[in-house]
Amino acid sequence: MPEGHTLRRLAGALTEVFVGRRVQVSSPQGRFAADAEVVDGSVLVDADSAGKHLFLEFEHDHLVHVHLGLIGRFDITTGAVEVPPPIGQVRLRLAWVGDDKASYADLRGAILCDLVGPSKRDEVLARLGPDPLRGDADPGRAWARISRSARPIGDLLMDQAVIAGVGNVYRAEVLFRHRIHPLRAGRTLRRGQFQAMWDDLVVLMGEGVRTGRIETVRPEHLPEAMGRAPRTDRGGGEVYVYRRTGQPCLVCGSHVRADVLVGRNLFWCSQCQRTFRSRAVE
DNA sequence: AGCCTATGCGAAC
DNA sequence: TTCGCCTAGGCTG
Repeated sequence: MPEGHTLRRLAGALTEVFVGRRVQVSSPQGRFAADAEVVDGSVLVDADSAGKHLFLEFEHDHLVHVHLGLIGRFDITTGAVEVPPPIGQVRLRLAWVGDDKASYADLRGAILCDLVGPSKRDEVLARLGPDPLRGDADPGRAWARISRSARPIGDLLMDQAVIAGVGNVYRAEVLFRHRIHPLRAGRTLRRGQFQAMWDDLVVLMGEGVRTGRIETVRPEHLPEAMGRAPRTDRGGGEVYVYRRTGQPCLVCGSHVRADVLVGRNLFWCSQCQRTFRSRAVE
């Protein structure tokens, strides 16, 4: 679940439910108990995301810095009759009880849940690259890094200091959609290729925020258009290459390939994504 | 019921 | 470089 769109969506939902309200903050699991006590009963001023980071800002400059990591979840329930006993290891619980309904949000399995001050948020924001989900993002900062780097573009896209919020699914899919080989050095890309990928990420991730799913397949390649069975696994949307190792490419039919790059699974179509030397060719 | 894997990254070794 | 997080979905049996 957690790429940038998940955190952005979460920030929006938490804003809707809790911002402007005096919130009960607890840590049923206990690991955040001392810090939860500091902000318990204070007003949530803002909930916002940057890349894959989430900041809950309470009054008096108390911020809760959350990062879901790989297995973290932050589940929000609204319109409950009452706030139920926690299930599993709930590191952080936000709760608000109105006259006739209760809302609560449970954080589990997060890699990070810290009580911090504004300077910590500044520090995190400073080390993140531009986030395609933020209207004020400057893609030129990402291009400055990519255009000078010998590292593979597949590695650079996952580097949060280059572009914030892109994870393994969006990486694989945006490279496929632009027919760029993941191992191609960043500095061999043309500016237009980068800009097209960036613009695409803005759209794809924006859709991810709205739908809560990663859908990257163009209409002409959807199951209905091609007469294949829709995917029911993965719990996600239709994708071209992510976790489709060995299956036929939706465009050319050759087998989707997989390898490990910088410790992460990498998926691509070696037929569609062959553009290793376009700079030499142009 | 049990096993495996994962859209990530900070900390420990 | 490896481990922890300790979740949840999918698959195996």
